[in-house]
Amino acid sequence: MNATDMTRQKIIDAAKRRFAHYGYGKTTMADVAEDCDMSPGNLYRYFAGKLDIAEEIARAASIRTVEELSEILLDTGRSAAERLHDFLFHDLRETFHALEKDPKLVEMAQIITTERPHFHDEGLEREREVLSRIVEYGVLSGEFRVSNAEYVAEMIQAATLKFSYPQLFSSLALDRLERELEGVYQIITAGLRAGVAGESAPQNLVEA
Amino acid sequence: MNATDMTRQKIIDAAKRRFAHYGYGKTTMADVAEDCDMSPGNLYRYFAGKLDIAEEIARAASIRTVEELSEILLDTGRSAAERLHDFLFHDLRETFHALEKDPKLVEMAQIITTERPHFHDEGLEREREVLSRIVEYGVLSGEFRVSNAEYVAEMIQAATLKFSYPQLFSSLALDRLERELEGVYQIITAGLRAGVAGESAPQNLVEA
DNA sequence: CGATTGAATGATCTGTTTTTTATTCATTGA
DNA sequence: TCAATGAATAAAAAACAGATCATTCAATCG
Repeated sequence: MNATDMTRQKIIDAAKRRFAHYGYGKTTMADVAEDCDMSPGNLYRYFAGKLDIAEEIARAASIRTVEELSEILLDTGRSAAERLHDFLFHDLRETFHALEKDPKLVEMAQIITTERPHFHDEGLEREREVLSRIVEYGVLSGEFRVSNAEYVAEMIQAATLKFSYPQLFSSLALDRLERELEGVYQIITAGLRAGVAGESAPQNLVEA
Repeated sequence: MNATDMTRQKIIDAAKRRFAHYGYGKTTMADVAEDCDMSPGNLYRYFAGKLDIAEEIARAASIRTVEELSEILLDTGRSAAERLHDFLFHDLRETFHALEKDPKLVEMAQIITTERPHFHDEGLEREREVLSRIVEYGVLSGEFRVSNAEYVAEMIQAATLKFSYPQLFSSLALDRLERELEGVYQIITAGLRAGVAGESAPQNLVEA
């Protein structure tokens, strides 16, 4: 890690402490610069802007989450269905606990999601890679009958979207969310075991 | 319908035209009163307030949607799986087209959802009743192996939430949404055919 | 001479004032 | 005497002025 990288990391660390404590809006570039013993103008040699610093922090958190999710793939003692369960519940519990532990960082992540749409897509894609490998493992082990793991992973993400968005469940208790996720998980798992076709055009069954 | 009901309907009709054209915020109670040939104060003999008029309009639209969805139950020529497909796609297409045809009424409905949380829960419950009967029909016909139709209907709603919230898909094209919904529908249907347990406590599989 | 500063600039935010509007109610009319 | 009015009142929204802050860059420093 060269001097530039070290300075960038120093800025990220300072900004993260400020964002976590005061929130994104209440933190100024002057605050962050002061914490780093540099002038506000100098921050712009290392980052394009304030949003870019926040995006970097959010992306690191997203990557760490996916690294944790990836560990599910290493547990040889668990079936594909159990791994899928571990994945979905870990995702839910992590998001829920983040809301309790670092509400201001969650708020910052939501600002980035709104201002930088591609950031969110990237995060979904990272998680989908892990999900896809869980589904592939299920196909290999004979548990799931699926012809396109990547596509099915995308469908699972669409079906469990409710449990990934803090703003969609902030008014619900964790045990209620877990009950709902368990029910959705049961249907998904039963469907994967029974066999799901690959991607196909939507059937215009309505027009008769 | 007595005189009071007729006056209420007149107010609703006038307000709806205004809300559809100018939006909820840009419409004043004075505007609506004028359209009804009455004074602003008189509106309060028929409705508690402006939000209540808007809630009534949104509720009527929700009821009409559910009435349309209920017609799916009458088509004796279609299987339970086909009816479920009809239900989910009708819901998506209606929501999507409402965004195009009456964006300001959709915006009004979103204001009501925010200001009157119970309104949204009522709407979900109405749709769930239809969904539940479709699932029951599937159980009766032998297509679905489900022990608690009401519970499964709730899970299907959770799994398809993405396709009911305009703000969650307004940036996506209808054909892309239909492709995703088709995929989620295939997994759900396969799961229901294969058999889904009833409501149970979430398994703490993670803690090992 | 390249790295850094910190004031200048343009954009955004905040607090105050003004205007508008939802709601109420004393008065009037049918 | 009850239904309705429309001005009054309270609340909310909009406009405005000043303050704040993200970002830029001419000048300075190491």
